[in-house]
Amino acid sequence: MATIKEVAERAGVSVATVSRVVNHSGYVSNDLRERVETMMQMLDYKPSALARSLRRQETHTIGLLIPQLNQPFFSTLISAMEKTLFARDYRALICSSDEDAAKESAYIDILLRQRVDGVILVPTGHSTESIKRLLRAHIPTVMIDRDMPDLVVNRVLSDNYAGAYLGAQHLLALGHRQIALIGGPRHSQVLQDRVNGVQQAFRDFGTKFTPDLLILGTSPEFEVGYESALKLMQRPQPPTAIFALTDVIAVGVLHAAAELNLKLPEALSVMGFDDIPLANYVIPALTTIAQPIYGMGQTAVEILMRRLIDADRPPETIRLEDRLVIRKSTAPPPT
Amino acid sequence: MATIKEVAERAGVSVATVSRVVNHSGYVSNDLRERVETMMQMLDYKPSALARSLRRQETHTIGLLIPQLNQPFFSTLISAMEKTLFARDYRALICSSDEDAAKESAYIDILLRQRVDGVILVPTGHSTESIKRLLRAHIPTVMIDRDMPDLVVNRVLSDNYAGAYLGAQHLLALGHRQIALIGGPRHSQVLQDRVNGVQQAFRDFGTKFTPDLLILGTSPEFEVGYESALKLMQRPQPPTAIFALTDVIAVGVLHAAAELNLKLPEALSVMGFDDIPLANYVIPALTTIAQPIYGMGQTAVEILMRRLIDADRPPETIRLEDRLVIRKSTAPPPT
DNA sequence: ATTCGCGCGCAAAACGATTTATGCGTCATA
DNA sequence: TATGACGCATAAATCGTTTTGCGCGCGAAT
Repeated sequence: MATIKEVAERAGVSVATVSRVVNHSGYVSNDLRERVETMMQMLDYKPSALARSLRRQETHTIGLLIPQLNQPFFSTLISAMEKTLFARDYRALICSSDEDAAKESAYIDILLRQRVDGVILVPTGHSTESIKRLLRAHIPTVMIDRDMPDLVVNRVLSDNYAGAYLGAQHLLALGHRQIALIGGPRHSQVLQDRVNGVQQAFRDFGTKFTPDLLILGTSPEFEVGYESALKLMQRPQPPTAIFALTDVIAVGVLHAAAELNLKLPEALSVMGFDDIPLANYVIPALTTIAQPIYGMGQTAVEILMRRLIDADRPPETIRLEDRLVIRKSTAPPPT
Repeated sequence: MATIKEVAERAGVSVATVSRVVNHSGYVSNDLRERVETMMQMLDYKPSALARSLRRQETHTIGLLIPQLNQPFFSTLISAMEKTLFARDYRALICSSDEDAAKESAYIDILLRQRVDGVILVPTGHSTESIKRLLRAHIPTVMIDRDMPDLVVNRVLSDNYAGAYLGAQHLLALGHRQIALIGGPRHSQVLQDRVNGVQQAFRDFGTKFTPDLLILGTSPEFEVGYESALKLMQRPQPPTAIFALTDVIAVGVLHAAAELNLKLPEALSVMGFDDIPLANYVIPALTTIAQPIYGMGQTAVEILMRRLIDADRPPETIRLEDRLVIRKSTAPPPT
């Protein structure tokens, strides 16, 4: 690949002049500019981002550190961030921690070495240690979706507590009292907030939430939903509604219900959480708590960009609102 | 961030020695090694990948250029490639072309400037021009999923023709003759291969495939499936089976069928293509043609790695087999 | 006729690593 | 006592840019 030096030599100018042309900076006569530009074309010259980054001390690259890449919630988030970054002329280095603290830590080291300009991450939540390394190195960082309360850092969160409250309220208002909760292997704090929101709604309705209605699984989310729902519905006193704490879990629940020949939503109400694109297309269409996934990704990038421009900007926390989206999977309980 | 020079000065050695310690290359006495290592710890020294890449003329970074990031097929593919790359100590720069030739071209330029060691891409298929730029620059490249026949390049494909043949054969063997095909906005060549496979199966069964049973949509896949199925089933002679050319489309079809109160699979058989994780959890569980998605990602990386080691390696094309996975969404036609 | 300012271009010093060539003791061998 | 050989460490060149400081020539002002 041609270098700036070759271009300069063959155009009969100095490398500095070529650099000026490339960056549209400083003065350069039309005559020389043209000579340089045609020579760049001829040689297929592409400036080395490496050399430029080394010199400028900035890479225009952001690290995206995400627990899983093939989950609808995360892939939508990634898609949103990529689009926003591209529009701002930044690139994305993609890193999957696989919910594993060691891999997360390894990737943080890599990002440090790569001298990324910033990091957006959904922490595994297993440890703050590696994230602290990031902060000590003064890398602008935005945490998204999951919180780690004792860190001083930018955050973009959705209001899981309020969202779950909304969901539970909807079910309670429909008349349900036997409402089971199914949570997946995802980060415990998010889960906890949602459980808390549900419990508060129960309290506000003057009803008691019994712990035997809360099921937490460890297998992948589809399976958790499927297996838990199967067990739940075989109890002597099966619930009249299931609040799945993610949409993917809800899909598993729907599948179990179909297998048991339950007519939805009459025999069982199912509520999800997230509002992934699929939610509108399962059968029946899923009533769910919509997180503004795309907006979360966009906002995270924007906060990071602001921080990149103004290094002294104090960390901010943005908590986006969740909405109740009523579709076809919820109804009053059977009488 | 500390530099190698600072480490060298404070450890009282030359930068070359520090470099030796970092890379475990050449001779360095235990005494000095320890002095250097403790100093690296103290200063939180992380070697700059930028400087190293500039000097070594390799970045250990691969560009992943994909049409969409939030489609199950692609996100599974990305996940597979990330895992394989991480295991080999390579990083992934993620690029979404959004099925747009201009963005694809822009990203290829970026990857060239970033001096990535290689590129794995699913071409939009709108133009070969930008990909040719990649090849002219001698960047090791692997094309995946979609073919562009006139390029001399590594490929990892699945046998869409044979897969579609298998699917049609299954439906025909069940007794279906009115089999509709629904194709989405995805790349035309893949689509065409699948259509051809189906037509061949029809011929081999001595049946005629009529073009009015082929529907091609442009909206997102869920919608294409939903809307096309709705129209299809309102015809005077509705099909007894629908072969959706991707699983996501099939989900849309299932949704439409449910809305029309069709009992599946008795009233209508539905077949998908891809075997995304979701396929097993829709209702009824989707009979589909399984592409080895994970294997395709893995294979693409492996081919690239071989090419990285041996620059003269001739391009190879690997065509992985598709399998028929029979679940619950297909049955003999109503009599 | 100086001097100043300005438009334009160049040389050279960074940036932070790797790697080659070289130097300097020390020990064994002729 | 030379003479290598060897072990260890260093200085300096290099990768491909950006950017600072400097210089040159020319027209205008004093």
